[in-house]
Amino acid sequence: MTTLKDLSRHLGLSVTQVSRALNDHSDVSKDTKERVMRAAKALEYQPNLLARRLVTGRSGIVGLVYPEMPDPSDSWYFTQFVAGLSSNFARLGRQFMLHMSQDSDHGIEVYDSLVRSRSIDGFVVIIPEVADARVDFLREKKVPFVLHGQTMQDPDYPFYDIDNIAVGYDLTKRLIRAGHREIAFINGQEKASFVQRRFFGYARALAEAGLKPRRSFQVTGTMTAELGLRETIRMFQSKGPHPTGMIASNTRIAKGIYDGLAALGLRVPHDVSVVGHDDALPDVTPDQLPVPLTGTGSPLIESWEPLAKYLDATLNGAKLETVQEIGAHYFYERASVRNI
Amino acid sequence: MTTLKDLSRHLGLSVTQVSRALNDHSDVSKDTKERVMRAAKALEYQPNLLARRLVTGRSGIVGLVYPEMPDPSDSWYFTQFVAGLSSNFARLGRQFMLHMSQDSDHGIEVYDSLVRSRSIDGFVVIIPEVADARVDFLREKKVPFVLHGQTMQDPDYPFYDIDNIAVGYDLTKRLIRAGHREIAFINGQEKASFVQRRFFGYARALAEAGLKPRRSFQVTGTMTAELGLRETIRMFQSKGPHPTGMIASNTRIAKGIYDGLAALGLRVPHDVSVVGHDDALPDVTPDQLPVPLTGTGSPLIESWEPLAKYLDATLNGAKLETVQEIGAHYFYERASVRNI
DNA sequence: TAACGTTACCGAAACGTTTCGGGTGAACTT
DNA sequence: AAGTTCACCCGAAACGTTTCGGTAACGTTA
Repeated sequence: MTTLKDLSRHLGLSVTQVSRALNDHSDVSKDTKERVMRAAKALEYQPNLLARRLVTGRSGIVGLVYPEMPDPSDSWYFTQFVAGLSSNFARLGRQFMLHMSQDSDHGIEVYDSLVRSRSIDGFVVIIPEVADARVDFLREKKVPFVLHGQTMQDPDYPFYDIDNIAVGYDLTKRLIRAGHREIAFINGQEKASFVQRRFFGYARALAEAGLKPRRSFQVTGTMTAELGLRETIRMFQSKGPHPTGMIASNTRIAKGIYDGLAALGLRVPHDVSVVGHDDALPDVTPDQLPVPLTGTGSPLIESWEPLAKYLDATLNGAKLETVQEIGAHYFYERASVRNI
Repeated sequence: MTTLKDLSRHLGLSVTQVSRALNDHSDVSKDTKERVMRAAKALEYQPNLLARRLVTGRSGIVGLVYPEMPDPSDSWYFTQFVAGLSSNFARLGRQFMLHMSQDSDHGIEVYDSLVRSRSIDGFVVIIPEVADARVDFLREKKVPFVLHGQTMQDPDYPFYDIDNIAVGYDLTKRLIRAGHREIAFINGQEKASFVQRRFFGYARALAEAGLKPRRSFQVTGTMTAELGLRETIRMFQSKGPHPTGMIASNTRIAKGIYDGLAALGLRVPHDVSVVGHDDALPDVTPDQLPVPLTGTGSPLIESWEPLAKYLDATLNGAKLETVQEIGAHYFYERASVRNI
């Protein structure tokens, strides 16, 4: 294994100059730089990262702490996320560490330990909660990270997100425009930030139309078909007004809603209109559903690249404004909404 | 950030003794060890891994180079594998790096670069081919690794595998016992080691029964339902003898075979018997199929733990015999075989 | 001519550990 | 009483890089 010292001996230069030549510093003559480069190639020099890391104090490694063991229904999300991040980081010349949270890790402990042992330079943090302990911790300790999403406060950290308030607003507005007045929203986990943001947009659209949100029309839970099915049945079996329009926070929930309505003998969109958001995961696509689903869409897959890019840029000292982005979302008109 | 030097000053001991105390060396008094431990806890000392790594020459990091971007059908396999390995390594106190092969990585280059930059101590290698360049390279360079599977030679490296020769043998034998003489085998990628091993067991069982293997009855390809379907149709539409018993190398292929037979108007097991191997992945389970599938089974999920354990042990200098294992497989009698 | 920049280079320190090769005193052996 | 063993400790080197501060030569400016 050739080291800098070997190179310097071989070239009759000081170790200093060799190092500076390889790192393209300014006070090395063009001539020497070339000589050094050639010698490095010839002797198959590869810098010992361990040594470099010690002196620079940075490992060059970025990490993702995945909060729990994924179950089969999350498997495509997990795969996309992990594989996507990893390959983007590889392209940027960074190494990617994956740490699955253990039962023994209480919250932020893993982050603390990884940071204090100097193993990791920065993190990708996903699925932020409304008040997220990880974000608070990393901000306080001034550890670089990029967030997939936002917490509820004004973000003073790098992130990539879509405008979930607008998503909630657009979906609701579409139903209102079709004449609906009783609109239910089956959303994700209550503590998740995007869920509250979508509710916020929903409330705003209702308010603009002079409609009052009903407590029983806003439900939260894990985003599965089962949730959609169960809550749909519940809503139509309870007394009091029934929804004529329903919003699903993803296509799995939408599928559950369709199943529930079918079980109740109600047709989409004749009896009930349905809209939803599509993450463009292949397990349930909006066109596959019995009635193609109208609504917003934004491919999750488009988030890995900016996330990796922004974390890398942050570690390289980029300005905050250049590493924050609200990605686009679109509206697709299909066949699941009827004017009343 | 407290360092060893801080501790030593604080305790009136040499850095040497503090280091040795923390690493539980023999020539430190029980008393001092305790004092040191207490002080370390009090001052929240956490060793700087970068420094430790430089002097020991080892990073403590293990890696998996995933050969290609997984597509949706592999997503559960990928998830299980990556999440399983990562959490097992976390439990063992090791950090886990995931590197997705880029187009620009030609074969073993990634391994070479990761090893030479001293970033990684050892690898988990998956999906071995009959003659595997990665294995050859790592063996030659004496880089520790553990293989999920085996190459075709006698393994002189750590591995975890199931007895794929026996799997091929058991499946074939079951059909032979039921009186079948024309037995087809739809297997995986030709270059994969396990595929050849299963064919080997198949050939042996046929030979023992005095049967000749037919070339056209042995097919290889990517293990999807599509392969099973296509090849089934092909076999029954060609002239010459048709199989009465069929072997599927996994449940996805079996599903394709079922679909193909149904399309041809053939019933399982009345017209054609089918057996197959089940990796216990949740996408297609043997009980879910129209006729529950008889055959071998061995949960893939049971491999992460030994793989992580054996790589860790290898890095800690374990003897070869203690880090090689042929895991169990079982035979499940269900309903897809009929005696003739 | 003196002062000043510029260019190209170098020695030595630093990063925080581990470990090698000792050293000291007390207890035990002969 | 001298030698040997043992338990405990320490200074300094080493790992391979980056970087701080300095220097010498040379041309430019006032």
